[in-house]
Amino acid sequence: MDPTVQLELSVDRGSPVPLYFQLAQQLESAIEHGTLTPGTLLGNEIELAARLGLSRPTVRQAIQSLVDKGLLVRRRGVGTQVVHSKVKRPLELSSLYDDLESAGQRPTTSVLVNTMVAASAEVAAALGVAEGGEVHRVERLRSAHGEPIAYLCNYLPAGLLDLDTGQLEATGLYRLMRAAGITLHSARQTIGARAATAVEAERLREQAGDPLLTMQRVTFDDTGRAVEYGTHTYRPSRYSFEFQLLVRN
Amino acid sequence: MDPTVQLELSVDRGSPVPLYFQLAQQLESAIEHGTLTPGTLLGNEIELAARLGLSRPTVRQAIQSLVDKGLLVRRRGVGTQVVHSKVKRPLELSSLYDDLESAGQRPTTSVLVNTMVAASAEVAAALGVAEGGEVHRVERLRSAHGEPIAYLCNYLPAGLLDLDTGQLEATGLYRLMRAAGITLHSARQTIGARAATAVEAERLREQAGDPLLTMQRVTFDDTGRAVEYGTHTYRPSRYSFEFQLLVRN
DNA sequence: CAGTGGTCTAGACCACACT
DNA sequence: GTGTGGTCTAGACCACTGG
Repeated sequence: MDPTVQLELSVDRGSPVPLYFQLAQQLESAIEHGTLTPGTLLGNEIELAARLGLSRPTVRQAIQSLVDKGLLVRRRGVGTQVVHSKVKRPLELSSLYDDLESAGQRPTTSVLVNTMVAASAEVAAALGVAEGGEVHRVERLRSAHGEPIAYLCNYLPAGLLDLDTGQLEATGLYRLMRAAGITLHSARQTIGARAATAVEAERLREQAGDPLLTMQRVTFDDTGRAVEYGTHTYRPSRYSFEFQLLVRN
Repeated sequence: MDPTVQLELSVDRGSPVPLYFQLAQQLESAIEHGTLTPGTLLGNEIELAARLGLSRPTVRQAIQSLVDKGLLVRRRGVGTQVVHSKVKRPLELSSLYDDLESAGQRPTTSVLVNTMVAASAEVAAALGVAEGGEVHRVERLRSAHGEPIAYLCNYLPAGLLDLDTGQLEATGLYRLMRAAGITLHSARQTIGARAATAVEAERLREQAGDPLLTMQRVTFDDTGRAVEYGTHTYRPSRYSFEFQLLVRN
């Protein structure tokens, strides 16, 4: 029957948090905690607005934000209901460091190289800087439980950020960039595979010719500047890319 | 200086296409065609609304949809401007068939297996059906220019769809599902790598032990049912996953 | 300070799904 | 037909940015 459910909802008009956001948070946590079970109908927007003392557009804005997150589905003539399947990670710009940490793996990082170099043609093209101009070059080996997981080589435009080796070993590159006031906007990624060279194999304690998972990425900030270019190699036995994505209908 | 630009815009109130959508389309194509160059300020929403004879919320809805697509950036107190970097594919639920076709590769598909089988524990768990219950099993080899690119093995719940071998060879699985009225909603994907077994190597004209790119995926429709489970292997020399993604800020 | 986007209201009419 | 979400209007006040 998919019954519609009465839910305790309230908003605080004195709070600086937007009303639609307060409502969205309450609905989201109700879904998270199982108070709103999958398939439940949310009840019509008009009545919900009246119950909360809000206008309909405000209620719609709250609901829409959860639809965008994939937690709710709207059907005209039917109603709004909670999605059955559990959506966990709608695919963020994944940070290996954060991935490992949230998996309880306590990652460790050793910085192998942290210098300025002249940009090669490949790096210059990716970052949109002049070929031969100076860029940061950082090479890191990331491990967990004493086993190497990935070899990360990154290039950053000069003058964007202080790259302190100690900080690089204590956290991820993305956190440093955000902390420096850089607003990440989008990234272009390529994921592939290839056989390990002898040098790569030694770094990751594999054999030459063994399969490696590879990823190249260029990250842009909200002004459109390229702020990072990275070429990474992963041990496929220790890491794979896992994510949930939503279909644009 | 980032000048704001006068643009020819108009809406047709007789059209069944929503006004905000008409406006969004015109702005998007202006960005696409370079009429609106990166960094251009769009001009304030009030004036834009007045010029088009629309209300401000309608104009905002149009602009917001392009912000969500990553084409525009809004800054309070500043304005709305066109993003510098080119956002091409905001990462859809990628269909290998469509990917290859849009790359001008004219993919061909040969269906190797198309039968009903009893669900293994793995398949049953992925699709949420009873272990041992009947499910479709489809195995396909996809090629371009006479070279194999990927080996695709998919499982689908019984009774969801007619799986005609001829149609499977003429188009992609996702198109068939959409055509059958299934609304795709989300998918959970895992991308990894491993060495090819002898059997896999022969299918893809590689050598045993060569690296393969692998992908497993479970796709859900908007009611939360799992509608497809696939395990795919790709020749890394012929295919890699490439996509652009947006940061949720 | 002036200008921008961010939020919010209280209505209205329409298109579609179900019975 | 009835009820739902989809779209739209014409205002309003606030918060933040910049000069």
